[in-house]
Amino acid sequence: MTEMPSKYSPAKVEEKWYSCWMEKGYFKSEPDEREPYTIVIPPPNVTGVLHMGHMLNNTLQDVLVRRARMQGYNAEWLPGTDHASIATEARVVAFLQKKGIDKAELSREEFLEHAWEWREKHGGIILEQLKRLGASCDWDRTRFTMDEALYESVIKVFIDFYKKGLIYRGVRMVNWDPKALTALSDEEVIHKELKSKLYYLRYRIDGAEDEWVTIATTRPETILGDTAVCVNPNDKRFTHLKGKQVVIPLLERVVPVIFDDYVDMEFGTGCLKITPAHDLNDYEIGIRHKLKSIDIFNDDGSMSEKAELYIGQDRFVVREKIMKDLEKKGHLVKIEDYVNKVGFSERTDEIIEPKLSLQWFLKMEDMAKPALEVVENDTIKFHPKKFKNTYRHWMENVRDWCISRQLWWGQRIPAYYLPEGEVFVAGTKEEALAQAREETKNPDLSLDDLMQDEDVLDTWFSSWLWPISVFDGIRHPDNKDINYYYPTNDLVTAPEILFFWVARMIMAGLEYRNEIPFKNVYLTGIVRDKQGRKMSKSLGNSPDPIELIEKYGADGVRVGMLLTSPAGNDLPFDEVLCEQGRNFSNKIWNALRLVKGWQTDESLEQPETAAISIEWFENKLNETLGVIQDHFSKYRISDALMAVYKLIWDDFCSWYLEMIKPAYKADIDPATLKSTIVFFEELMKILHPFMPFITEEIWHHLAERNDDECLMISDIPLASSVNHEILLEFDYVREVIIGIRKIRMEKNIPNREEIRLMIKKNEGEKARTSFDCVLKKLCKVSALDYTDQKEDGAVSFIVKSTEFFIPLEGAVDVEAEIDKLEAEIKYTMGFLSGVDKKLANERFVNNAPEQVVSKEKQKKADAEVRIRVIQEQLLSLRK
RNA sequence: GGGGUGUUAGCUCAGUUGGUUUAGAGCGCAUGCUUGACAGGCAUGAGGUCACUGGUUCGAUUCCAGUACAUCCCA
Repeated sequence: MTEMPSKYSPAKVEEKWYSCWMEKGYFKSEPDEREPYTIVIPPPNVTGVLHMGHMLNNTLQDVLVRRARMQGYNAEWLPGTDHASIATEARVVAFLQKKGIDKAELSREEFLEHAWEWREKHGGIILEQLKRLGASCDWDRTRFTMDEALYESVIKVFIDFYKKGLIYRGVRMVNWDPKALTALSDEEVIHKELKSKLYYLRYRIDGAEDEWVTIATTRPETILGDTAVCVNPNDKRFTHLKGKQVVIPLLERVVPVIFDDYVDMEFGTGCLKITPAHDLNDYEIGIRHKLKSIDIFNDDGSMSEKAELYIGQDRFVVREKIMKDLEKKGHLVKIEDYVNKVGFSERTDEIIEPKLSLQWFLKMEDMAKPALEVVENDTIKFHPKKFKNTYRHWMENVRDWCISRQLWWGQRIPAYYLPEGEVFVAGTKEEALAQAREETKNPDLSLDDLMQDEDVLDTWFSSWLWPISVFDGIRHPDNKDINYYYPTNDLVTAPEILFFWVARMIMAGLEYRNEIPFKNVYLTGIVRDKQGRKMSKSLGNSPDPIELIEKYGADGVRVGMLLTSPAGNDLPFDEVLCEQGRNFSNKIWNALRLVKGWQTDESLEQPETAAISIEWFENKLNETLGVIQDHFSKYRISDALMAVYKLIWDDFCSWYLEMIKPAYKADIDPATLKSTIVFFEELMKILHPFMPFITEEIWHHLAERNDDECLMISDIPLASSVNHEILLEFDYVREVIIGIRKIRMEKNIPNREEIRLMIKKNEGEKARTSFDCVLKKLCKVSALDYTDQKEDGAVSFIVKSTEFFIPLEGAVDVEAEIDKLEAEIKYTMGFLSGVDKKLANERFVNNAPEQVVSKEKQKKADAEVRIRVIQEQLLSLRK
């Protein structure tokens, strides 16, 4: 055997096994007679590079899928990316700009050519990075939301909903990005707190010389679009305004005073200006009161002709100017400092302008109901389940979904217009033409008369079909793959996109498969830095995952991510977590070095200590397997990992290996070595889903393997029955061993020096001796004797009600012994008085269940015995 | 402003339908170790009025209400 270094180095091992697994096709899946286990990856942006959120998310998915594979399921983890229309288009535009190309000068087709070129070159980075993490994805099935099959699925679904009357075109308030010149979805808008001003302005009441109402606004430039002034109907200050009209300053436009509950009487002056075209709430009030809306902005954020004043000037320049003009004309009452939240574009960081615009919408209400129902009745389970509340709240207040985007990169809306604006929705221009000819009864129409909508669909309109479209289940609803893999089992994603993605996938699944898309949704935490900030590229507070992998090994990083990330909790990332993972790898590696270093002697009989140790560990292993299974069933992945971690580090390395370890340079008996290797193999199987690389490596070191054998495709051990007696007995012995170690430390007894141990059982306690040999071995006890009298010249300690004596060469420090015992007795008496209080309470004894009362009685009895034992010892020490 | 979630050891979190433990883990911390696998280690130990105030109950970290603080979503 070649020399094994004392430090484990992961780099080569990880590369070796990943390519081995790939070569052997272990990640692949085809439908067969086995039960499937399916995960579809939450598709990352093609523009993306791996960040810590992906690391966490994909580690979890890999744990689940590897475990399922080892449990005998036909495991499919389908990877892919989405086309991220806004992000990608922005990226491509910037890329072209660097090359001196202006998007405005390109045709749509030319631009898309560049976009595809860009995506071919840069689009696969993130998937390649996932391989470094060990992700066992079925790479042959990699999908992209702009692939032909997925593109066509989106178009098909659009046409279908249009025919069902659920898609419509309408004027709505949207988040407008004046720089990118597109509407944004709500999730692409970031609200930031801004120090701004609250301007108090007075409007003259129409028909009166010197009667005014004062309004408060943060956006004085929008008064040019005002079409009413509104007060609360319960506000006594304004009852005299009923039926009155006011005059808008500068424009001298006369608008009505309206009454609406929406107005907060406490805020500002209690009197609100209404600009239906540029504020969502005003818009809704406008609808209720049938107000006109005047769109005073151009698409680029400058004033339009409808504003009448400052035409062509930017909105923020106008804010300054209009204030000067208002002040000059005596309309300014006062200015206050004010902090408010303002929406910014996630991509361009431009301030969002709420804007009325013609967009395509999908009606949500009817789809939301069944999608809520399946979560409410746990057909789909959320982990942790607290997110059910959040989900319910959203589904009960769902609004129609704006699905059009003013971009080129994406699925182009299949709507075709005649010059007069009549619209025909169809898969091809030819079909649209046929429709147009028929409906207009004009056979002379030609393809040239039709113009396709310029806009594309929201990226989520692709991703919501993802669990279906990746198996081509929209175009071919009865194909082999979709029938086999759908519904998928688990979805691992972030709570941030619970609504925008998860909810919509549920709707799409119910709509197109009449079936849920997944059974469990595991919601991860958000990875934050130590200061609690979300990790992001712009803050530069995220470590490079690939560098982390190089530093700590993929296994180490995986453990680091998993250990402190219970579902749904934020995870403040700290590199020491990865260090802990790396240290764990090293621990396992060194356990291997120990076991591999043993020589067997065929003639050796198995010692008693080894036999009982093996029996104990077998039960401990089984007990832990049950615990792990339970954790997994509740999606408590970090708890499951911690259970394996402790089983390996504490129980196997710190206890078992020490218990069976032969003396220095001595050989081991073959039976014990064999059992130990079997245990080691079992442990590697249990750990494999969490740490795939090192476990595969060690498993191959533990025995000669055939070429077609690999740990990752072996069967994971199942829990079998447990002998709890032996576990309890060992727990007791462990306490004794710890007691002896403590005394060795206190009394400075070197570890090499042998000691004698006397055991005095009290109050009829039976001696249990099966682990005495272990006790002797681990504590270097030369002689272990049972006695029924106290030992003089010995230090002692008590476990339960048994006394242990260790005779000392020198004098025993009686004072110190007494102090120790007094502390002990004080604690026990405190404990006893608590129990006594309970038992003295008649109502407790009468009302509490029998079991609870008898347990308390047992506690009382134990404590009393213990106190008696300590008192006797004190007495004998004091005499 | 409306709604959700949370507040347990220095840090990150468990605590399984109120009583098995005057609350557990990992990390960190302290002390002692050339203990022939491992200092990326071993051993031992110290840390907590379970945010606060009331209520229900024989009994509350656990259930209810209010307060404070944190955090997220929506406006």
